[in-house]
Amino acid sequence: MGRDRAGQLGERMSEEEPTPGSVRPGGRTARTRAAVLTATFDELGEGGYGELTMEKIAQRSGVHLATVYRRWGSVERIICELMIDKSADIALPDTGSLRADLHGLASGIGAFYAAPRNRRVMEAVVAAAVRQPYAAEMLRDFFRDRRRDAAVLVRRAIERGEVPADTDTDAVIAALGAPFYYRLLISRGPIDQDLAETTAAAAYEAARAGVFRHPAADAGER
Amino acid sequence: MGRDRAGQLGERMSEEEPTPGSVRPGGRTARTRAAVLTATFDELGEGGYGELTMEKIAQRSGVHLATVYRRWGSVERIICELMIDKSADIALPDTGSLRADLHGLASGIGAFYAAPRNRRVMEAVVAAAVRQPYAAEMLRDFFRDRRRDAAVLVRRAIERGEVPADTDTDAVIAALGAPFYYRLLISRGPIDQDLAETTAAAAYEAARAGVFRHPAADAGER
DNA sequence: AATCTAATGCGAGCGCGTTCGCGTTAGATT
DNA sequence: AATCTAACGCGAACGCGCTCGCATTAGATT
Repeated sequence: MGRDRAGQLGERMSEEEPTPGSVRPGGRTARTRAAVLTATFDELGEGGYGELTMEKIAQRSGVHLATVYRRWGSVERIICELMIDKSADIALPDTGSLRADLHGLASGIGAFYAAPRNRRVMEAVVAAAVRQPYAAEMLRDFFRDRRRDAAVLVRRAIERGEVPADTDTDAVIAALGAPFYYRLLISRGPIDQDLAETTAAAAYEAARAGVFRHPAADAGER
Repeated sequence: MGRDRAGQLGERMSEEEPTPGSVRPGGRTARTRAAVLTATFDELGEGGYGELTMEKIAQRSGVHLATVYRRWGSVERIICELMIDKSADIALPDTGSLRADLHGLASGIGAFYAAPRNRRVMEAVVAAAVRQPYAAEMLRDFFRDRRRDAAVLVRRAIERGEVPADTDTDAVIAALGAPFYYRLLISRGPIDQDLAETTAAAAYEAARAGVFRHPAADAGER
């Protein structure tokens, strides 16, 4: 439970000693990184976050335990890095209609989380975010960026006149994503095509009805 | 990480030794229970789940560390018990219209999670569920029961003809709850009245549009 | 090819969370 | 009121996660 490391180590605060692996990112460093991430992904697929240990990761990857600790410091950091690696798989559709776009995006999310390993990774990241502030910040920023990317679907729909001009694009995307994480973390049921279709349709109908219009607030959206 | 305790302790498997506190639930036992739960709630309010320790709970409550371990075994178990205690505060409205009912319920949920302590408790339970199977089961069953209770709102709306007769009542309630947990766990922003209103309106419009109708499936809803 | 040093391998050691055995207390029963 | 025992208080000890200092390796530089 990393409490005030800087206070104990002394030189960290003055010289800002770089993390091992950041000066020479290529060659052996890249290999160990790949080995550790792969091992973590496989380990998560078998046992889940509760069973995951730094020692198991070290053993499966063939990388020494001390090295894993030096480069990442905790399982949570490894998992965060793993999520960023894996999450590039969900594509943004561009069909010409908001209904189809939302369906496509929801299908993509649904297909992603249909894989138990991806599910476990996201579960682990959320759990890590609850325990460690830096993981929470990472998770929040990551999803903020992804929603920002996906907001283009709604912006195009606004231009087409499908939804009101003052629709909160971020709110629509958040409404599209929310049910997946509810299923993933709360009701803990299967994530299937049914959920994707229902979710997409619900977000679409609500957006068309003008539910997500800005509440006449300030321009704090940037 | 409770791995096969029964195998190590021997007598646990044959005689099924009861948990301390279950034979004489009154008197001193009830006091220590209250002290531990209150201490955990206060500790969560200050530091969050990451800072929470059995020893801190023991110290703040005045109950000995060994006693806390004997009765609960882990912080996760304490937190689960705490959630069940605290969650009885959200009431189910009955106004005569689905729109107002959903607004009322959403406001209740929103007000509940506007309190940082309640937020922390739910965060902790979700994180615990990721790590320990029994917590996951507890969380899932708890929300299943709560959704079942809340489903009466939708059932009344069906009787009034506000939504299609084959509307999946559980899906409507899940859609109403999901955005709160997305905000709570993923985007990690404030849970305010805006969110409650938007969420209620979105669920209402989608339900009215027939988004949540059963997909002509079996009667597996029980 | 020789040199330099970042990154890793290695094992010892510390600290903290957790458990266990025994004595004590308090609430229930007669 | 006397007795019984569930539940609690107490401290020692175990085990595991984590860190640290030094030796070794490999990739980059000249």
